[in-house]
Amino acid sequence: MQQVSVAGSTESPAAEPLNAQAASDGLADLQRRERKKRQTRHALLRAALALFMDKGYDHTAVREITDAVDISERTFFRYFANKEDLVLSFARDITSELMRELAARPGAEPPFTALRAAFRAAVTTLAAERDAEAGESVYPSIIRLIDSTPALMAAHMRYTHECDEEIAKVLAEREGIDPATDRRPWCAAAVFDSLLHVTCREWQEEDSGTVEDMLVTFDSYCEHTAGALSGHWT
Amino acid sequence: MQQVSVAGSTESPAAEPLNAQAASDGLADLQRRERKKRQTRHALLRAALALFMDKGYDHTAVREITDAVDISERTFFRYFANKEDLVLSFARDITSELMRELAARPGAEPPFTALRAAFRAAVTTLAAERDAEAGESVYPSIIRLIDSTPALMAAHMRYTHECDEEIAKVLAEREGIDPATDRRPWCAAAVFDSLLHVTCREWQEEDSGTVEDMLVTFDSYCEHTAGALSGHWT
DNA sequence: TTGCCAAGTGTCATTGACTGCCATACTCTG
DNA sequence: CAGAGTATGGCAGTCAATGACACTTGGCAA
Repeated sequence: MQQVSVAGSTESPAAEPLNAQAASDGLADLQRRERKKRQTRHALLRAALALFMDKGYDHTAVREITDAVDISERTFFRYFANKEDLVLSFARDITSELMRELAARPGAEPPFTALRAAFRAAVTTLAAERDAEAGESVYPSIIRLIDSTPALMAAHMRYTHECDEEIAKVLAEREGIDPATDRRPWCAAAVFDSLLHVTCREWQEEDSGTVEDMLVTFDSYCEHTAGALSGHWT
Repeated sequence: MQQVSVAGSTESPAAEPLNAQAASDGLADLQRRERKKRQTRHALLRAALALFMDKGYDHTAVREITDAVDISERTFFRYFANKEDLVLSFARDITSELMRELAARPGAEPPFTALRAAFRAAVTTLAAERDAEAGESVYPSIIRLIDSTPALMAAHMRYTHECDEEIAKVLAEREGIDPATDRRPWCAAAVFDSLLHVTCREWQEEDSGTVEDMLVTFDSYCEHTAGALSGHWT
């Protein structure tokens, strides 16, 4: 994810692992300017999320978010390319975690298996990550928010589709083939995120599901796919 | 596609096949009001497409489209829910053709095979359909337009995802299973349109491809999918 | 400490996509 | 032709997004 988006993606812990004392909040070792930027960004994310959950994405004006954080509307768009981008930043976090996990999977694992395992690991990691104030991971509610908001759904699907390129590249590399001529890595990536989307749809519809439920559902979709593509079903 | 969108989908020829003399333009048997609406709608589609192809979707204002047709901007939004919706109306045409063809596939055909065949038939039919003025089918350029415009790409992906529901329903019915409990029809539908999207991406990138090329590419993706999901590739 | 440069922010004006409201014009039906 | 119903236009207003420019602040070096 060598994203160079306007706002930059949420800095991963791995990005600057050198400084000692990168403890609890992880801000102590930064320059004031950088610290303030992180604070502002974080405040925006937090305020936006609260408002979105409360009144819905569509019925929340950017103005309301910036008022809550007391910055100008103009500044919002210096942190996020647009309103959707704020929400998608969480999806980017998931993706980068996914790619990290994928890189860590043993080479002996078949590609699609590795992808599934990496996904499970990434989701588990992020869902376990306690949020400072909320005390709970925000990711489950983010997923619900996206899947229940048409505009975000569209943006998210396009985003995952863009990610296919990198996933295909990594899978191809794992298997020692050329993604420019071999279509299999693209198939795997495409199927992966289409199954992801049906999973989310189903998971989000019954609002009682835990993250583990989602993973189970996802696995079920994966297991059923081969059978769904060949022959009759009865 | 029981769409009841603001503008209604482009009426299919089959929609009112009763009146005699539904000849050449197919408008003679309609009331004046209905005729005018069709004309306006058609003019909007035509003008919009021309502008989009010329200056790009993003750099074409709704105002320019309505000026070209000499109607008010307000009226545009009575024909189309929004700017994207105009382009998506073509996607809806493709979908309804797809569903028609799917319904016509013999029951002996396995579900995914039927879906692939229906897709081939639908695309072939629509691509062959000569356009009054252009003399050429507009669909290939529409697909390129969508795939090269992020906003349309997102909207289109969401749209096809919505269509999965109906596809899954039809496939389930074919096989005599319940789509509410069986995930296979959803797998098939989801994989179908994810492969469709990778196909379009590849096809659109080399701008020389014919529609037949696209179908061949799509078939190739379908053939490679089973292998891409299990085991190693080398 | 001082002072400079760059980065971050605010203000303002503007564009473009939509939406609601109401007045007007047209079409259809009896 | 009259009245009901429908299509359209005009207008005001909201909201997202962007460019231009001025101002403030943090980092750094003399």
